Amino acid sequence: MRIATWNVNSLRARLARVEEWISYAQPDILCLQETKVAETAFPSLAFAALGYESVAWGQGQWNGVAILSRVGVTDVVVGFGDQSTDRGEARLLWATCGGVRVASVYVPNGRMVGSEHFEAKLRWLDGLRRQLVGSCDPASPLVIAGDFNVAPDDRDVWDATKLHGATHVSEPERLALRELQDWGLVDAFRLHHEEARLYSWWDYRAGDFHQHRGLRIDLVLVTSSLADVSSYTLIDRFARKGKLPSDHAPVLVDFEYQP
DNA sequence: ATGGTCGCGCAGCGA
Repeated sequence: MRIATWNVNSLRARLARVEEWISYAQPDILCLQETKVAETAFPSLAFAALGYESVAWGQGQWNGVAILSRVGVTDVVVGFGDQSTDRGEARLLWATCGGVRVASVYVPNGRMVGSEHFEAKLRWLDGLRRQLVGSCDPASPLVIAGDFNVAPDDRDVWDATKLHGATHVSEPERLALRELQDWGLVDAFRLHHEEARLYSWWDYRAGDFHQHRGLRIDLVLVTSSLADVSSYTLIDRFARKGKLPSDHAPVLVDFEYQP
């Protein structure tokens, strides 16, 4: 089973590239973020033509998450699953695909460390942790994939000195990520790559991509039953090249797991 | 040379 995640920075602007990527990467499950499209305008037919069912949550314009699957989609939960009429920003979507509980996440950016947006980011991560504690089993196959907007450690940062204490690398958000992982999640990419300077996001400006100035903030976190059968992982930098790319590259992980 | 680009949607904000 191949599970992938990609912050596409507008699905409407990126649809052709996403279709192309699916066709050659052949993920079984693909989590998308920053789709910036409402459910009513979600291009389900385009993905159905490639053999994928899809579920989406979006308000248009900003945020937006989706899960595509060619191994089934059931038990969809939108957001934190509470009963409030205002479901909040479209940043979290759950589904069960081929026996794996899957979450597509778009963690709030946080803007400036110490700002109200940053505090909201920490609360959001804690809300996700509490949802895991309350309604998920760490012994079951589960994956949380998406744009976490946190670089787990300094290997994931192009210049840790320059960015020290800044958003994406500050200790409070790294701690929030570790507390999430302490529930029973492993960073699948790190099972196969210990080395530094492997990134998933590069700022559009200043030629950052070509200068290798990036961050690894797109993560695939998995429970031990999946980690134990994880065989391969790749950040597809090829998909960040060329005309009008997303500013994120897709990340994929393979598992010796039969749906 | 201390900025630099996108996407949204039509000014300027967010990332």
